[in-house]
Amino acid sequence: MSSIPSKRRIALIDGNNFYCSCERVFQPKLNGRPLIVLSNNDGCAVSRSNEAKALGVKMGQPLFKIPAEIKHQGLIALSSNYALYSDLSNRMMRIMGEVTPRQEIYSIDESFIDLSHGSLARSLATAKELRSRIVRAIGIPTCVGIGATKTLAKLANHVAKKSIVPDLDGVFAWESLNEADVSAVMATITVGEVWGVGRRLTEQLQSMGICSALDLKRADRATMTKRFSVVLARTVDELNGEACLVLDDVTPSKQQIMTSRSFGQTVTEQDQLAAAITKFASRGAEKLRQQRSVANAVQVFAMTNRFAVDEPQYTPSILVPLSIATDDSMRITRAALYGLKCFYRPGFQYKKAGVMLTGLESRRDRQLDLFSTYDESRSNRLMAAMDAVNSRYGRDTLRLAITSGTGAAASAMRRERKSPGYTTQWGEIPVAVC
DNA sequence: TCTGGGGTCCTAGGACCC
DNA sequence: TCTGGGGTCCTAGGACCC
Repeated sequence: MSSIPSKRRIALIDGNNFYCSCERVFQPKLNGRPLIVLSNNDGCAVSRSNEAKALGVKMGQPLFKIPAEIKHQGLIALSSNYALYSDLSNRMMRIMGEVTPRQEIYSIDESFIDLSHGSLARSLATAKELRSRIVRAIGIPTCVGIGATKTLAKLANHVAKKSIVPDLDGVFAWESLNEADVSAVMATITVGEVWGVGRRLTEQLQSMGICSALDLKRADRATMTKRFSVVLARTVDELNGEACLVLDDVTPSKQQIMTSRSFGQTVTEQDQLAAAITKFASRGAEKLRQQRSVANAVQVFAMTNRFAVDEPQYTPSILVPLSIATDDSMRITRAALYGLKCFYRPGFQYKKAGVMLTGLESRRDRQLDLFSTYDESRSNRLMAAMDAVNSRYGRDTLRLAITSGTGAAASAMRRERKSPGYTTQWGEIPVAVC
């Protein structure tokens, strides 16, 4: 086992005002201007430039609710372009990953990376070098926060971003302060800025007199568990430098896949909903295949406009189990449309609908499970055939043979035995899963 | 008039089983 | 009046994140 450094040093790097910065890469004339990027249907502001924040535009604020005075001060609002953002994200992540083998891509614009190795000075230098490389190569400004745990790294990133400590140059590490200064800085940060503390928790914590990050760090763990949950207790631990959240450097596959949209205009007819749901279901199946999973159930939902409080509300949802786990668009779409048929009621103004694929499992697990349904002698023959393939071609071929089904694998093996020199193209065997 | 689209984890409560 | 004790699985709902 390699030696574990006594002090973990985890860095969180993220792009500043990411979507806005992406737009500026391609339209430099937007630099210095108050800019926002809008959600789907141009509904809400989902990213704001510093200038837009200074004008008072709030995160998630609906465009139509932004006061005219602000709009008249040159505010520029752009529709979102996710293809562009994810492309720039990929490039940024690649550069981040070059610094260390241990990288967890946490969201479209942020990564945790491990900088435990070496001195603090060296880690700081690495972080600064990374920032300038990203800005040179891609044009996206970033900030880096460094701490002993993920929660501390997040909080350090906040310090860097808001320049709470002077002369940071976009990089801040808790380690560079003594204990008294750490406390002093944490005392100035409101508790709601701590990762995992949202609006609700902030209210409740404040009513208990826990108002700053420092207060939460010093809070009693047992009380937090009892009054709230183990999640908040873990946050307390993390603030105290005790790691509860590991750095996940392999991206785990999704446990559920959602595809949904708000409609620009409300719809009433079943046909219109069916058209949308068909699209969501096949898009979901596509995402499913991308991560090589199969779904055991399809959840379909629709909802009326929750903001139109005077209109009748209806938010039906139904879970349709699939008889066998699948990634097949047709099966999934059929299940989704069946769900719609069950809950559809005329006379409502539907504003949004969606399809969620749940009960996901990896395709390979499922196919291994299928063996339990085979009879023994058949199963033995298959295993013998595959052992032979395995010893000859290695594990990858075994995987291919499994996905090819019993008959195909066995007969291919027979052909090989009969005519030496004949090599099966395993990857080309048609998939014959029941 | 106009109000995003994804995800995660935890908890509580009911059904069911032995 | 009072009615076991555990376990699992499922669902709904809440809170959080970006």
